[in-house]
Amino acid sequence: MLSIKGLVISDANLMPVLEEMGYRATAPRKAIAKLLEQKHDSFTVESLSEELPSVGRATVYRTIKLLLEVGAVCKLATIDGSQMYSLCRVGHHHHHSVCIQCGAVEEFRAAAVERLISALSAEIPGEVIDHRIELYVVCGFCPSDGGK
Amino acid sequence: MLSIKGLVISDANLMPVLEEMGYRATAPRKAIAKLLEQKHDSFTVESLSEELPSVGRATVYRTIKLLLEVGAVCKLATIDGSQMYSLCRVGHHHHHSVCIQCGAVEEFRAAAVERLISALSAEIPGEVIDHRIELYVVCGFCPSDGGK
DNA sequence: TAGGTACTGATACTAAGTATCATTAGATAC
DNA sequence: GTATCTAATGATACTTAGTATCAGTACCTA
Repeated sequence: MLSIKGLVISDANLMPVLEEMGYRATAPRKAIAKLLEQKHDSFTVESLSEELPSVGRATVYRTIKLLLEVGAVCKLATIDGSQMYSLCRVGHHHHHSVCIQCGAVEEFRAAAVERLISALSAEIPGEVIDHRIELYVVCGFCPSDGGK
Repeated sequence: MLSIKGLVISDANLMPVLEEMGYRATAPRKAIAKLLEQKHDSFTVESLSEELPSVGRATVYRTIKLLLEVGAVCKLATIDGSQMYSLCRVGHHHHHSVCIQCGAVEEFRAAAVERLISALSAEIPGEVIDHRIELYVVCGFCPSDGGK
């Protein structure tokens, strides 16, 4: 469990979120939720599906799509531009740092980011609606590339 | 032609870039380069391929891949997380603002962005290697959504 | 203008994700 | 506890994005 500048990032509890939205608590969804809650790194839906051979591939995709809509899972871009997913432990607007070696994802919020976006809005033609920021890091548990 | 804080964004000239890298100036590459140079919005390789029926689909993909490697084209994420491409008019490190209505892409550099990244580096566990910032805007030529 | 080879286009393939549809299983009512 | 309605499932086929293969073509240089 990680805290940046006073923000505590708590463990996720996915099934109740889905149930509150009116979705049924089915066995496949519970299995997916349980697996996701243990994950601290980014993943692809395909890899998730392989880890859950008892659940149909289409159901894994459907459930991840639901969790995306509900805001419990985020889609993020890796350094090479491909797509990955990650569990959102904070409910509100945030950004990600992704370890380029192990795929570990941390979420962060920083007032400075939002101030920057406001400042850029003034310089950029048109109205800024949304933004996306990803930091690519070598996390504390991975060796920074000494062989290079 | 656009200028943000004194940085002039010039028109691209793709074929010479490829030739300097030792790639041959073939007819299909010239056709792709010519089409791209006229584009001011983001595009998919598939759409490009449709606009160039005389060029094989594989060749369009191969050429875009080359231009990506050379840095003449960037891959960027749309607001919904899907991938698009855009011509890079500035050679060096920059970010994009993408119009969510017409797909027009503007490039920008801002010292404030790089200062922010440095500041975040200090707060975030691990070593920051790279970053990605995309702004989603409604550009000056599109009506901001009054019907909403 | 001949020749080596980088490049092309057709095709088949992989990977990521969606649509369809008959069947199954949660939730609620009885 | 059982019936029932309907959301959800899984199998399958499909779409979209991108890559691999390979015989044939067309650049470039000598």
